[in-house]
Amino acid sequence: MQVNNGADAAQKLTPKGQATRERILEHAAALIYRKGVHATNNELVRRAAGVSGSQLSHYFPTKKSLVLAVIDWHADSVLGFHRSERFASFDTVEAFQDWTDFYVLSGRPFEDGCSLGSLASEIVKTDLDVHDRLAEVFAQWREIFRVGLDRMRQLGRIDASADPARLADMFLAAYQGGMLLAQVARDIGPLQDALSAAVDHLRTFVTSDDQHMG
Amino acid sequence: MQVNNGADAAQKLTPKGQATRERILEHAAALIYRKGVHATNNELVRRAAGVSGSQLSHYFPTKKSLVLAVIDWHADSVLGFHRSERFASFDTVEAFQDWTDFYVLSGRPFEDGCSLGSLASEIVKTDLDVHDRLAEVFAQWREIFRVGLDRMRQLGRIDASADPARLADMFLAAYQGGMLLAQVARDIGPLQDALSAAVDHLRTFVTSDDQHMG
DNA sequence: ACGTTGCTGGACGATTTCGTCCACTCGCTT
DNA sequence: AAGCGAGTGGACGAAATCGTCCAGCAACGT
Repeated sequence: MQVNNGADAAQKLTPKGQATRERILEHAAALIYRKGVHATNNELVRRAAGVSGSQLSHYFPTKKSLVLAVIDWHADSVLGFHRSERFASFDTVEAFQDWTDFYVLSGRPFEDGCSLGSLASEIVKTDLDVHDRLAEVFAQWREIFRVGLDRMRQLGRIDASADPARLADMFLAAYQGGMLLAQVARDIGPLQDALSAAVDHLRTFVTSDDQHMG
Repeated sequence: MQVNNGADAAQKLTPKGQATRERILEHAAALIYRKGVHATNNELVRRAAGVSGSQLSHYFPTKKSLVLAVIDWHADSVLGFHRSERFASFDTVEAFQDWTDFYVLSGRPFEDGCSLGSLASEIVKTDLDVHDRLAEVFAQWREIFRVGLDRMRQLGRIDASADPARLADMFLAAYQGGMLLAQVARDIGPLQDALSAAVDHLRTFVTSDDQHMG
């Protein structure tokens, strides 16, 4: 289910080498998330991870391979987070409410945007090889929402007229767009508005049997 | 109302120089929209606009000044489009419906994303001077929606419980997020879903007096 | 007609950044 | 203990890109 990239290359590494590779990856992911892709040069990664220049070439022959690995790293993180028991498979309105609350209430994650969305926006126009990978990750993300919403509908928690696929895209778009606006405005307000409006819209489909306010 | 940048520098230019400056600007805007900021080097701009290297430095001393001017160029375009009579100040549901239809029905504008959103995502993390300019543009954009929605509420076209500011953020976020998802998926579906869901949500506030389906 | 101001052109230097190369060290196996 | 492979280190070369410099050209006013 995970994207599983770079495992082939990591198989023939000793524990020490694998640890070094992982260390590079973590620091690179943090730097790219913080400063963007093309503002993160190999010297920054080198200093942050405490490795020398040749090791980057050793574990990640080109910068593209590093970026690709970072995408998978963030993808696993984001998808894992959304698949955690915390949100109960997104099959209740409360789960979506908890999800939005998480981003709104947790201090400052909006300053750097979405780890995947920001990255996607930055490189979508340049590297076409990365395109398919990103598309797959977003498709999986959307599928998490869609499956949950579809289950809600099958269980009669929301009206049959609700379109799970459409609502899933709405949530994902509200989140991505809200993150962008919040990032630009340096204010979480737009994200909060977008997400709460999305949840409000979901509530309009809640069947009267199942209605209890959050 | 317009952002009005670079006008100071343009004032002491002859018509010929001003034409050259405008030509550079147009081609740079198109290139940046198509290929992104940091994939658009001055040689590409030079060849596209048919000017020599020194003219870029003449009219735009640094790349940042060029990007700044391009932002204003796109900002004027986007804000002007939304302020056109076409959408009647966004004070009817049909106006919002027409707005979404425009993006969904017009062939392929989603492939390169939103001219402002993509640009914002790419440089928000790098150049801090650009930050404020972008924030102002998005605030104006949001304000167009908010004023229209507020007017709708005052006219009783939508319920008093509707929050214009929140709905405005929702529309903008749905558009930006939908554009990003459509761009990554190379499919307009996500944008269509997000925008139609946003309009659907707006419809839930329509008062019974004013209800006529689109 | 002539000079000043603005416009144009190509070439150059400086900087950044990526990726490679060779030499050295560490740990494990024989 | 010796050898081999993996891991490590720093330095180097190559490429791209930005911005500057100086010289020639055009246009306008006096």
